Amino acid sequence: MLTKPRSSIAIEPEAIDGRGLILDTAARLFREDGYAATSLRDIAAECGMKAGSLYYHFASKDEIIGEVLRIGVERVSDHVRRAVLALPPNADARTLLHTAVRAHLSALLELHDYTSANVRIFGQVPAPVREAHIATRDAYERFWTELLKRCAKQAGWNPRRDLALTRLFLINALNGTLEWFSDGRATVDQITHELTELMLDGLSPRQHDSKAQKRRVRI
Amino acid sequence: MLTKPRSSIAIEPEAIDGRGLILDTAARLFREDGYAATSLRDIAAECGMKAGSLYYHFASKDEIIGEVLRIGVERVSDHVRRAVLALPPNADARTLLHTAVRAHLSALLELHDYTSANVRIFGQVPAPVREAHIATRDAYERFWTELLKRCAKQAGWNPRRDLALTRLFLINALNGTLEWFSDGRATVDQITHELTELMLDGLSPRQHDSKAQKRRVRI
DNA sequence: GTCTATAATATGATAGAC
DNA sequence: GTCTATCATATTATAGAC
Repeated sequence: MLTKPRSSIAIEPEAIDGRGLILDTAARLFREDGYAATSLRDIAAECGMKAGSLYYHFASKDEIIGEVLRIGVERVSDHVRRAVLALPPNADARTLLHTAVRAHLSALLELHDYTSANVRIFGQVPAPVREAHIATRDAYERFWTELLKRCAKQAGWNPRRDLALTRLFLINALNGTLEWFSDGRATVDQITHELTELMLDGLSPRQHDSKAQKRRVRI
Repeated sequence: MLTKPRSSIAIEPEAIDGRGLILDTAARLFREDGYAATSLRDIAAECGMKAGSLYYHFASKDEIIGEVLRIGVERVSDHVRRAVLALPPNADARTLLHTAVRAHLSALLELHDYTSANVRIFGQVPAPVREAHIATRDAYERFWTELLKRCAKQAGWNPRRDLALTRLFLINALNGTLEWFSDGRATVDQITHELTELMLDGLSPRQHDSKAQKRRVRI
């Protein structure tokens, strides 16, 4: 048996046993190559196994992919919730949003193959698998709904904005980074800063914003 | 030979001949089922043909998918450019952005199976096909880069914003609508309005914006 | 827990008749 | 331009030895 294959973007902490190794490997390959292009033989080979051996641990390919999808949401959800909970209870909306955006991007782009696999292959998996997974995704999206509500209340956000559509735009912008992040266009911190500022302040010039004016002169 | 199968979301204008019928059908099936789940037998059957007959018109599945991708960008690009060109030369930034967003969403969600197929399957096709198509996508993205520059100049947009990242966030938010639009959450006009306003004004309360204050009281 | 061997099926592609 | 028939290959999944 080979040692655990290193993730190309981060080290997954567990995966000592067969089942964990298979899942780690599947997540990495699904992220890299997509769902259909990753066969059970590919996964087994990377684990130093033969394809038939996978069926001792899982009943089907769909069971493997279902687990990868579930863990992907679990990882990013835990990471973002923990980051937000670590803030002081009276944190302002800008800090809350910045922290959540930073944590989501970090899980997606730096930490977890499971999360990037989820985003990458969600639209490719067989409909029954996708439908069974939707409830898990919904739970994480509800966290964002509550976060945006908290921010809107704390900072008195423009009540004309539709927070449900805003959440969809934001999550699509966040997950979309997976498609172009590797081009080296920006760091996670730069993306976090730019997206947070854009969401909060928009593109229009800020009226009577003397602070922004002063900052600009200094650069 | 069957008559042209109706698109489920719109009528594609051409497709009288065999080649056009095959492409129309392929675009629709790719959009509905994804790349790997759509076999040449499926496409042929929907055209009232047998799989072998496709090879009179195309050399391979990759050639079909390459054409579908190309036409998808061509359609949305033509539609958006035409809409923007129809505006008066001195149109303000809000009108420019609103018009381009509206046209892109309309092509993606209402008009063209080719465009929605492109967005849906781009991440699924074999790497050589994807790489050969990138230049076509880049050309359309350059249009958006120029549009945002024009807007920034016209309206004096906040110079602290990074327009390259802004374009990526915006296009990801636009294309991401494909995943949830059918849930009936909002109309194309509502999505257009909300995304445009969010991009321009952001979530924060507008300082000294008496107009917004007055509107709010009225609701 | 992993192996070998294989069943059952589906796919992209080709050859040649009509 | 479309058909039938078929090749070569790949896939998920199972059965039984070790």
